[in-house]
Amino acid sequence: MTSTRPLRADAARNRRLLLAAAAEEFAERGLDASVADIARRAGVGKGTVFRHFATKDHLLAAIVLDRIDALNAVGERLLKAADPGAALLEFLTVAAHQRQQRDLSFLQDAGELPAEVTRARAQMFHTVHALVDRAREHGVVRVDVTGADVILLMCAPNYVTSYVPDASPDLWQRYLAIIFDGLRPEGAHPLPHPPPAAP
Amino acid sequence: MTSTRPLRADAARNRRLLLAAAAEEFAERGLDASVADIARRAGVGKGTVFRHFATKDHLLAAIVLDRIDALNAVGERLLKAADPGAALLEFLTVAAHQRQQRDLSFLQDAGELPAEVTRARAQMFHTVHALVDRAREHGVVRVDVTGADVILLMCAPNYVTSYVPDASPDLWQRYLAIIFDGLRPEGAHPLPHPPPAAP
DNA sequence: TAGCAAGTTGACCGCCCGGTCCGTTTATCG
DNA sequence: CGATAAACGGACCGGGCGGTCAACTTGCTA
Repeated sequence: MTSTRPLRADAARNRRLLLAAAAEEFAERGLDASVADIARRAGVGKGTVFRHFATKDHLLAAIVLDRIDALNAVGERLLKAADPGAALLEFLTVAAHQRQQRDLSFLQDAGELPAEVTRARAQMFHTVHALVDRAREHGVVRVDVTGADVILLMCAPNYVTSYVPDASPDLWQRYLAIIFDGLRPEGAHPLPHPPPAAP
Repeated sequence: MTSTRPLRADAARNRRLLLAAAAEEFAERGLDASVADIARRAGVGKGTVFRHFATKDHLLAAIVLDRIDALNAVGERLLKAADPGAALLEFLTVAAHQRQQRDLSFLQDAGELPAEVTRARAQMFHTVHALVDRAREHGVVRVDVTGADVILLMCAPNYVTSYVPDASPDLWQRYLAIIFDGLRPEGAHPLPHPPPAAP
């Protein structure tokens, strides 16, 4: 157990400022936003960043962890929703909405993330699998798609809209709808390749 | 007009080696593959890279231009194919297959690309619009999707599979199929957002 | 309010990158 | 061949990055 003595007031404030600034900076400039810029945006010195987060990756991980946890809470709730199809769609909508900006994708890179992130991510994968299974059993998702498929596709709407220079911030909804229609059983054509085992 | 005296034999060979090495390196490491690594892989000095290509971006542009031109040739042919639905699917298949590896996406970044690339890209966009229009008129693509939608979605299969660590090199086919089913009129639900004007 | 640990800071370090430059090598052609 | 311009290569440069550190400031507590 880490015996966490509470943070000093200014330190706690700076930590919050840093997380907010980093989220904005990553959103605008992608993962190679510089630590110096993040510090400037937060109004603190660069050294302060590294007092709170061992490395730039740890800072990123803290942000990502927050988001995954939030998503997990939503998923947990939706598992008990009445309409399994609507529940899955809502989950994907919340996920896309939350990651409205640049990618950050929490699936990614496996650059040896802290164990907490790995665990939260695994939990999210589990939730998605459950949501998909339930939707499939109710016949609102085609029989040949798996949770892994949905996990992979769930980042696509944000990705494709990132190429539109002055896109409406809601454009991703259009592509989520198209992809979701592709997941439905009506008019489904057989898939040419088995699903991945991984996620 | 650039009065192009023919390249010396060794220079021409090195140019080819460089393009090949750069394509592989970009494929493996993404757009931030280093010029030094590319040179090493091609078996030439770093200075030679810049003799052939003014900047790293010009090198990238040369590769991208090749691919877009190849794609345009395919598109041109498919515009005269008998089955418009199969033609569109084949075009997207060729596009995805060619970009099997990492992204490079030719839509992207607008980092002031050379005029040739911009023009070739515009021509490709035009071709896609035509393919989509023809497919829509034949009722194999839903009425509410546009060429711009397909252009955006066409990179998604490669993107999503890039997150699977040891994916089969053909996994993208699965997601192209799902997305393509989403483009079909059968079982289509109305789209929540107008299409983008841009591409 | 005094003392101290906790927190802050920005100069600094080493690294790697894209790009330059010039001494050297080499394909080409009269 | 031998002369010459084209091509080559790698040391070198400036800049920006992630990360460190020691001197300084400040919130907490007794």
